[in-house]
Amino acid sequence: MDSNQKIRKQVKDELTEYLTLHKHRKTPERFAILDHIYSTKGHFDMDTLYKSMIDVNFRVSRATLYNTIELLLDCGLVLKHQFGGNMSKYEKAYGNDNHDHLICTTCGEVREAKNEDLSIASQLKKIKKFTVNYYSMYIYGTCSKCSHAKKMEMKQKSKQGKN
Amino acid sequence: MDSNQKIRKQVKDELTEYLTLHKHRKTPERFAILDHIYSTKGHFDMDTLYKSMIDVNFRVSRATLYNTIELLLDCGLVLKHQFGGNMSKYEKAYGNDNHDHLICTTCGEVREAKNEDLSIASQLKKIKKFTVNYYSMYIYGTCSKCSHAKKMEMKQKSKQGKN
DNA sequence: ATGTATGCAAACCATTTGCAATGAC
DNA sequence: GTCATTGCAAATGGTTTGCATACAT
Repeated sequence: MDSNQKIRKQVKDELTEYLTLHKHRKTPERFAILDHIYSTKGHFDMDTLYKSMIDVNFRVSRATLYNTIELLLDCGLVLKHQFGGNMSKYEKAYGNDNHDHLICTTCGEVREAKNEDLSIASQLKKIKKFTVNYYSMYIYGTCSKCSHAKKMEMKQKSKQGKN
Repeated sequence: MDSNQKIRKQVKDELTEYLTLHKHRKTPERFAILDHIYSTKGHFDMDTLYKSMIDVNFRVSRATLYNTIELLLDCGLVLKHQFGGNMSKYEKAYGNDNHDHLICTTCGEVREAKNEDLSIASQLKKIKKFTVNYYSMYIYGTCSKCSHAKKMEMKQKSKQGKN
């Protein structure tokens, strides 16, 4: 709890600094959106974010949400993912452990998996002519639920084939 | 050249097997699209694929292209990427070295980087309750061209600030 | 002959854009 | 007071869908 408070203050300061440096305005919407993102857990999409802000009686337009997310991506406070569905998913950049994403190509569910592979960091350093901001590891496959469902389906089909 | 011929035959056979197994029809379109994909290099998007097939006088509709790509994704012959632009990119799954993707968040350019990190494979084996098909490593950052452009821009801004 | 796959055009929907009104500076 | 930012509504564009036709089986 306490550490979350600390992070929310840190990111607010970082946003302030970024806005000052880039001569952008410090609007209440920008800080409210950032804080809202950092007070919730896990992935979110625009629709979820929009509705959850309305829920706490903070009126924002979708346009502003998109504008602000763009800003937050720019200053590295938020990460964007496109796992394969129709809409983009986002997550906060700080206060998250480094993790891979397990994406089930059947049901679309995204699970996080801890990643303690330190050799990746050393690999990144070897990259030339490119300034690395962050990386994402997407692992595609089938979750246990869907694996099971597929097996059942195949059994059905092979039965029909015998008729 | 020769190895490419071999791969094209292999993937054709694999598609045939897949279609038979799943009781789908072996239409000329499906084989033509697969072969077309495997006779070109690097990433492609739907529009590029569509136009390049028209160019070689093979008439397909966009709808069929989308249907077929879905099929090829299903049987693992093609990989799909959403790097952050508006449209999805694809690449063939076989005959490509294992590589990471360096994505410039400024200009959107995607560069491939060789990846010989064998520890990743052993990491994947540790994942429970999930059947891994493939993985993609996306490394976001700024390419040297855009880094340079940004520096220039910052200089401009700080000059203006002094007026 | 049967029903799946194709092609076309219309529909969809997340995201972007244009513009008037607001408010940070 | 000025001009960036907001909010609304309309536009955009990649992708999906509905349906008549073609063709693999």
